[in-house]
Amino acid sequence: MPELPDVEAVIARIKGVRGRLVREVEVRDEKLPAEALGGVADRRIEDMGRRGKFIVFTLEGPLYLVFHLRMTGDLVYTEREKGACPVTTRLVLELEGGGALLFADRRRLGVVYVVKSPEDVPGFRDLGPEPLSGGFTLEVFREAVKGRRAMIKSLLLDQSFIAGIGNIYGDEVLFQSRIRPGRRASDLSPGEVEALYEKIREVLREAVERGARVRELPGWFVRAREEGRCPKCGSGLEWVRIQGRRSYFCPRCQG
DNA sequence: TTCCATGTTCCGCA
DNA sequence: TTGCGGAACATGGA
Repeated sequence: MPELPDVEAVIARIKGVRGRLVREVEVRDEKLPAEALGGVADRRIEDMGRRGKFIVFTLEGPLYLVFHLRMTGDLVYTEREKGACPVTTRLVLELEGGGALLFADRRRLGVVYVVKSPEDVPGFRDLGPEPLSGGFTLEVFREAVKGRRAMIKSLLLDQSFIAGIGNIYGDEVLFQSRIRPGRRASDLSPGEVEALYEKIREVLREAVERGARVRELPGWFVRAREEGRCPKCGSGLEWVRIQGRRSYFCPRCQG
């Protein structure tokens, strides 16, 4: 689920809960903060939004309900009776007037916070710029890259460097920019930095517009990755391990 | 059985 | 300060 476009898609799917009153909270996983979550009951959901990969619900108070879906988390709005929700459901917010918001998460790595300010959520304050915001300009990006000797893929995965990119979209933007994941940020030419900036915006914007269903699109690297061949030249893809995860690239198209 | 996975944090070491 | 590797978290699939 969980990179910027996926999180946007989740929010779009559950937009019907905006303005609804939470009638009852059912915590089904002892890992979750049951007591704090109890405080969500009888509050109206005033707004919901995204910051990085976090989903932030603004409740009356104000009180904030913040989710991070990690690897396998998902939020689902359902009209069904609560007995019918998926077995991986960890949390149920029953809404007044029927229906419920479910937090399902097969691997149970996702996290939930109930806080007086989103800044109280670990890592939230340190988030880097939103790549699709107006404030994220080429100049801002150039400045951020300047003097960084880490591998560029490492930086793209670093949420304090830029918010919302993960392993899949990191590989996607590097492929589209024709830059290998293991290149040192400080070794990129001004032209490469600009190309990368443009592709970050373009790829994420397009993925958001398409509801994050990028795997359905021919020519996208994320899909080629599964097939093992470059969508442009047909070369066999290679990978290197960066930050403990595989970074795939085309040895011919990415220099 | 072993490895791997769209994520993050924390720790130790250079 | 920066960068990196490894472990931990938890579960299922290949």
